[in-house]
Parts: sequence; structure tokens; C-alpha cells
Amino acid sequence: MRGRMPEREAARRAVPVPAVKIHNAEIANLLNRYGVLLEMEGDNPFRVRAYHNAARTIENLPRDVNQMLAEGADLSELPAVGKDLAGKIAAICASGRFDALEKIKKKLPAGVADLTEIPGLGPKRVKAIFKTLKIKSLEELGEAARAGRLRALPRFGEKLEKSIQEALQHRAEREQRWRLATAEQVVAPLLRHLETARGVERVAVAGSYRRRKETVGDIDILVSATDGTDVIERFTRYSEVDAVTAKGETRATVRFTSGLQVDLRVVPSRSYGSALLYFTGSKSHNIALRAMGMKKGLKINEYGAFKGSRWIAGETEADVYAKIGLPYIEPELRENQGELEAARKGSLPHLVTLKDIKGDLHAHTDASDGQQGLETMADAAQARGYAYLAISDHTEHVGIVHGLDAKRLKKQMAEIDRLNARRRDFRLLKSAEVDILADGTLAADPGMLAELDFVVAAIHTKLDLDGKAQTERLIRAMDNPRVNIIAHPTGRLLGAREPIALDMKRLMKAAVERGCHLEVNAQPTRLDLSDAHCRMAKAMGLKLAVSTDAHTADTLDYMRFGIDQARRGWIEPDDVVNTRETMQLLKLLKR
DNA sequence: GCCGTTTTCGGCCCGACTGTTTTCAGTCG
Repeated sequence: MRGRMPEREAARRAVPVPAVKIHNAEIANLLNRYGVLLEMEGDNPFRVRAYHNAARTIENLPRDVNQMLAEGADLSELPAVGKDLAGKIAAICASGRFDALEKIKKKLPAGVADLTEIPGLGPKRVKAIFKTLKIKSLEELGEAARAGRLRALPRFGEKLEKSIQEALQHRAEREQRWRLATAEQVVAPLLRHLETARGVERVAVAGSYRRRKETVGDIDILVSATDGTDVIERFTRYSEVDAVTAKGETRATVRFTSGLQVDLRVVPSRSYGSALLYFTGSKSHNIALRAMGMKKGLKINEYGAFKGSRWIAGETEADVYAKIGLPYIEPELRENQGELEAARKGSLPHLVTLKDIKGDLHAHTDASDGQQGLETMADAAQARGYAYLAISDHTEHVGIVHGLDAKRLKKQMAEIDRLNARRRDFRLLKSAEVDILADGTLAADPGMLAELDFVVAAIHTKLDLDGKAQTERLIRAMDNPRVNIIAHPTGRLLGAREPIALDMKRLMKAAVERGCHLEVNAQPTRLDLSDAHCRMAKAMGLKLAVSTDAHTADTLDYMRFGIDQARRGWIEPDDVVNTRETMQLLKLLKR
């Protein structure tokens, strides 16, 4: 669960003006809690669902709700948000509190809603626990489970009580999200293990992994097989499995020793496409899709598209989309963020692919903090079919690496010339990653920069300036006509460091005005810009550089993670500067 | 509470699995 508004703090506030603005995730959390409490109250289940649906919309919104309101946007135009909830959300933003939730909390303490975070505990069981045992927090739940008091409740038993105890113990790791690249390392050998099971036809990973989200919470594996018994057996006996949480004839759930949860589903061949669609999600995309199907008199589920009881499609995802009258929608777009409408109108983007990339614009060598020399990096880039690779070692002033001074950079440029002379259809480009100082000036000799093909500039220090100062710092850097690309603009490290405070819209506008570009850094720990930022850039006509920031030859392969991210941001080949051939690229970068 | 190319009223996804039961309620995705 993400950053939650501390309840007590909200309640303590006397003045209805929030000291700190309330973020999308917190608004979603308030709506979700209210939904849970409503359900415990026995309210209309569809009303309950409406709150959860709206919460999901807000949580996945690429834009900040406060900003939308400030710009006069009508929230009721958002999916699953109607007039009533638009008003409630606006009130939450204005006051920092949700009055309806405060009211219901008098009957049901809000902490009770947290209990539903435990797998196996839904509103019904939590209500029973609260009403009978007066338990209203996870701590109290743990005590009761240890004391064996839960099993006395109707339809509670020893096993459920034990699983609650275990869930409480594993809570921390279960909430962890896994970087996509990390998940890939776990998934690849598992897929090989499953593929050899008897009766298996196809194996695929679905879920957010297939949608290429930057982090995934669990892994969903789909198998089509003539008989699921063997593959499920093999799955639950896999060496990394720590616990089997569910096991049936067509699905199983396990937890790996690493804490990663993996779900496996087995379907017959003719349902492979519909099941892949179903389990790839997002949930929100699926709900909207099924609603469109219903309007055409179709029922869509994981086994296919049905007219009455007659199966009419399901072998491929494209077949199912076609029955709803839609073209195929790429998994990266399936977030119910306008892709269904675009599909209906025939205006889906033609997403950039790895094949469109002609070169990499950010790489290091052992001259600074990379691990290999120019020639090895050039060979690796050429082996990947690239026309160019920009060498952008750090210049001096970055304390953590031994950056290049003017003399060493000059030497590197001469060596690049020598190497280029020996290569056909490939060129090493001369660049540098220059540090942007706190006042926005560059930590490099201007004469030195003039000799480069282009300059990458980035922030590495003073990450804690406020939003205004940070934005102006970057704009000031771009005022320097030598600067072409801002690398890893927000400086975030997934799961480790928050992005710097930044007015991204203002930054992007300034970049467009100056003929600068922002980077989508493909390092799996960065993926910076984010998908939402990519989409913002596209809307503003800002072209992006998708670069690996590789410090070794092997990690030039990280390009695909950058491409994944760009695709999630609706980016097309023309939106990416390094889809250009060498001469066009240099022309485009020229300011 | 949301939504509208069958509808401004009357719908709203539904199948699999578990645990606790002797036939199913609750939860999950």
C-alpha cells in the first residue's frame, strides 16, 4: 500500500485547508477505505464497487488531480467518476479530508478497513472479527490469531487463523514491488521449467509484466495445455517455491522463497487468446472491454467471446478484439487511459519498437565510470545493428567518478576519430555527460563542449532543492546553447530514491522552446522519464532520447526497457530522436 | 454511485479455489 494519509493527522486538523496537498494515491486510498467500510455496513454492492472503480481511476491517473482541478478540468469526465464523486474528490483536495469517511468512522474505525489487506480477509470476515472481538488494527488481529481466538468465529477455523498469522508475517515482503528486469531474471528459468511439462502447448507471462510496467507486484503465468495436471504439479514443485497458497486443476498460486508471488493458470488451446487478454489486464481495461462487448450482445471471459452460450472467438487476442469491433491493442497501452476510445476511432499510436532504434545516445567507458573501452563498446553497438553510439563519459566535477578533464576528453575524441576511420556504416559520436550545478551552470569548460557532437547534461547533486529552484536550475542549464539532452531528468531510483521536485510541464515547455530533448533513461533502476511523462512529452511535441546510460557493453541491451517505457507512454518512432539515421540525428540535435 | 448506438432507469463480470461445511459463503483476480 502506498503513501497513506495519516488518519489522526487529518482528523486533528482544525482548519479545512490542507497544509500539504493530497496526492492521487492518497485520494484513491480514502475512496477505497470508504468502499470497504460501506461494504461492511451492508450497503448496495454496486455503490461499493463504484467507489473502488473511481479509486482505481484516480490511482492510475497519469496527471495530478490537484493540478487538473486548478486548470478547471471536469473530473466527472474521468472513467468511473460521475457528478457525485467528482464533487467529493474536489472536496477532498480542497480540505484534505473526506467527510463521508469521517462520518462512517464513528461506527466503524477506519483501521478496520486495513484488515482487508490481509489475503483471505474480506469485508464480511473483517466485520465478524470487529463486531465479535472488537479488533480494529493489524496488531490486535495478530494477537487474537496467536491466542487462538479467531477460530471461535463462525466459518473460521484453525487453518484460516494460521494463514492470517502467516500473512501478517509476510506482509512486508508481499507489498514489495519488483523491478521488471529483476522479475525477468526470476521468470526466464521458470518458463523453461514449465515448457517441458507434459501436454503443454504454450507458455506466456501475462499481467503487469506483459504490460511492461516498470515494477510488478506478482507474476501471472498462462499455459495452454491439453491437460493441466502435470504442469501444475511441476509448478508447485519448482525449486524456488516456498509455499503453495492455492492449487486446483486449472490454477495454482505459490510464493517463492524471495517473497515473489506467482500465479499459474491453465486453459485449453482455443481459449489461449481470451485468457491471455483476460490475465494481461489491466483490470480496468478488461472491465471497459467487457462492457463494450456486452453492448454488442457478447459475453467476454477468459474462455472466449460468447454469443449466448455459443463460443465465437478466443484463440487469439486479436480475434476477441475483432468481435468487439476493435483492432488489436498492444499490452503496454491496456490501462484504460483512452486506448479503447483510440481503438474505436482507429487512432491508436504505432508504437516505437526496438527495431526502430538506430543508436544509443548515452554510454560510458572505462575512461570514467564505465567498465569497458571505446572499441569494445563500439563493437557491441555495431553488433546490435546500430548506426551510432554516443560516448558520453562524465566530465570532471562529479565527485563519485574520475571524470574527464579537457585534456583527457581531447585524447578520447582523437581516439574516436581513429576508430571511426576504420569502420563503415557505424560511427562513435562524441558526447559527454556534464554535471548541472545547483545554480544551473555546467561543470565543464565551454570550449571543450563546442567540439562535441552533442552534450548530455544531468543533475547528480543537490537533489533536495524545492520544485521551483530545481525546475529553474534545469531550464538555466538548457539556456546554454551547447546542451542538447537532459539525462534522467527526475533522478529517481525505483524503490530507492524519490524523483526530485520538478514542474515537469514547465520543464518540457522550456525544452521545446530551446530545441532541447529529454532522456528516457533505460536503466531498469531508473526508467526516467516515466510512462506518464512520456505521454506528457508527446502531447507537448517534445521529442525524447531513449538511451541506456550503459556502463558495460552488455547493458546496451537495457534499451528494450527504455522502449517498453516509451511504448507505455504512447511514443511513436517519430517522437524519438534516436530513430534517425546519423546525419538526420545530428541535424535534429543541432540548436 | 456510474452509465447510456437497445436504456436517464435498471442494469452493473464471473469462474476458481479454500475452508468449513455437509452444500456453500467468502475471497480473489
